[in-house]
Amino acid sequence: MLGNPHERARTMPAAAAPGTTAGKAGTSTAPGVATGPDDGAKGARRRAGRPSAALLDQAGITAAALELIGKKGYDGLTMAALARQLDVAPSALYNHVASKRDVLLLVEDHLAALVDVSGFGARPWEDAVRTWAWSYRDVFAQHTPLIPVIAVLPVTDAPQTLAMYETVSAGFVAAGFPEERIVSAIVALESFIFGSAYDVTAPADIFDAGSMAEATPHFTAAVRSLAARGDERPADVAFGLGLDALITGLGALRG
Amino acid sequence: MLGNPHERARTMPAAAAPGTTAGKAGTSTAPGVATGPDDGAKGARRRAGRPSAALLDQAGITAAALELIGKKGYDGLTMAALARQLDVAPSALYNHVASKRDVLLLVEDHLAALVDVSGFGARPWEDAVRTWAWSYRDVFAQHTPLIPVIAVLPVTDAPQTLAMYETVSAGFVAAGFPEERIVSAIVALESFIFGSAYDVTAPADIFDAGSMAEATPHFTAAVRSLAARGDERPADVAFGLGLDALITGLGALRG
DNA sequence: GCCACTAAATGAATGCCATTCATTTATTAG
DNA sequence: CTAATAAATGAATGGCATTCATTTAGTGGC
Repeated sequence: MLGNPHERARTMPAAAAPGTTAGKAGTSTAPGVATGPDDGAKGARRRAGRPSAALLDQAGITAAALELIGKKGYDGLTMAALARQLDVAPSALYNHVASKRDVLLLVEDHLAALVDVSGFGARPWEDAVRTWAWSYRDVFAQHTPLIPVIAVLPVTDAPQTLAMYETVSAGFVAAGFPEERIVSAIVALESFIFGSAYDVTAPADIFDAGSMAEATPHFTAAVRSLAARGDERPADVAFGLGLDALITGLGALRG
Repeated sequence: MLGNPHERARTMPAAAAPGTTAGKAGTSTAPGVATGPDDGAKGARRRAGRPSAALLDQAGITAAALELIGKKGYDGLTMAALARQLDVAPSALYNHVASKRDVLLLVEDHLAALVDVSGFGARPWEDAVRTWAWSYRDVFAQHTPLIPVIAVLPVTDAPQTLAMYETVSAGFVAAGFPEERIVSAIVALESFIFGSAYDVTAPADIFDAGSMAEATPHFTAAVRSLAARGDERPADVAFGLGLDALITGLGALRG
């Protein structure tokens, strides 16, 4: 699927089903999701009032959002569409989430659990970082609209994300990083990862200067000579280049 | 995708700098004195039909958008608000711009001209890159909502942005970079810059694990020990760290 | 076993948004 | 002189997130 040499990043350690953390115990069967094909069911008017068994919970909402995103992209993720997917009135969603942003948050935290941190504590630091970074980028390249959300997201609100940070931090400690540099190093890597995720989604001809080409000879030549060696995806080349530089440079901070 | 009935909007006589012509309401004197009977900011009804002197152009729209963004942020940048700022009906904007995205594009390209590329051709490569990167980050940290737009923006549509790339490319050539690595190196730097721009906007307590702190000892300790040395802004520390690593690592690619 | 309270659903607004269209008026090209 | 075009208005249009009143079902306290 991917041209880069880190496809193992794709094999997830634990495809944690959404909802393992949903605060509601009680009901043994999670509503909405695991009950097989629940789609369709059109026109089946449900009368107003509380149903005997809850139709919604955060896990189901997360799963439905992911399915919708996969099918229609983030433009298709509207509260109305989400409600429709769950065969529910739009206003019902607001009994379980405060806003659409909350939905995005649930999705984000679910995705964080898919990032491969298995290298930390098992393989050399450089190796673990490389695996983590590629997998992190690959996951969020499919979900760039979440990046503005993550970037300002208090980790308190995202337990899986926080768990990822803990594992990565532990790996940095074990590798000999001084404590007060760890967060900065992770943030630097993460910034690069988020920016690179956008890069993946860019159209191939983004750097085609078109009619202005004569006015920009150096740039145009550079673009052409990159395109000339069309083996690897440009976004992957740039990511690999930058990641190597960061790993080498940041690795030098170890005590 | 843009060759369409709105093509005229893109081939407008692109006046020099924004603000030189149709600025915001009240300061604009270009259309002559015929401000008419009710000149007041509110309810100043202009009768339908083409006015003798054009009220709008892309430069004026750009300037008004920037002022609005400065005053109300990107949430306040709506086509209606923009029209109001320019004392014009919302639909009038669409004679000069095909969509709101076009407005963001105009703003982006205006900002690209503010990025400091003066080091290239004047100072050592490392030095020039550092100046460029810090200034690039600082400009877009104030305008993070543009980042998703830039990231997929064909450079053809953004002459100032293209000009920036040309200067930077020339600097890389002069520094001895092999041609086919230049775009990748720039993209890597840019990805880091965009990601870091988001980081600037993050709330200070973003990494406060709150009640989950005991469950994440390594991460919590790292966050605390960073906060302990509270001299420099965390976002700046991380950016400086990553930038140094990238400059060193990428610089090694020179022939 | 009753009753108040709360939880979870519906369905009908609300207000904001970008965008479109018919129309009017002015300028410009042939 | 006239047809085409450019640039404005003002009135839709449809979609959007969100809120609110209402209905119904479970729950905890007595």
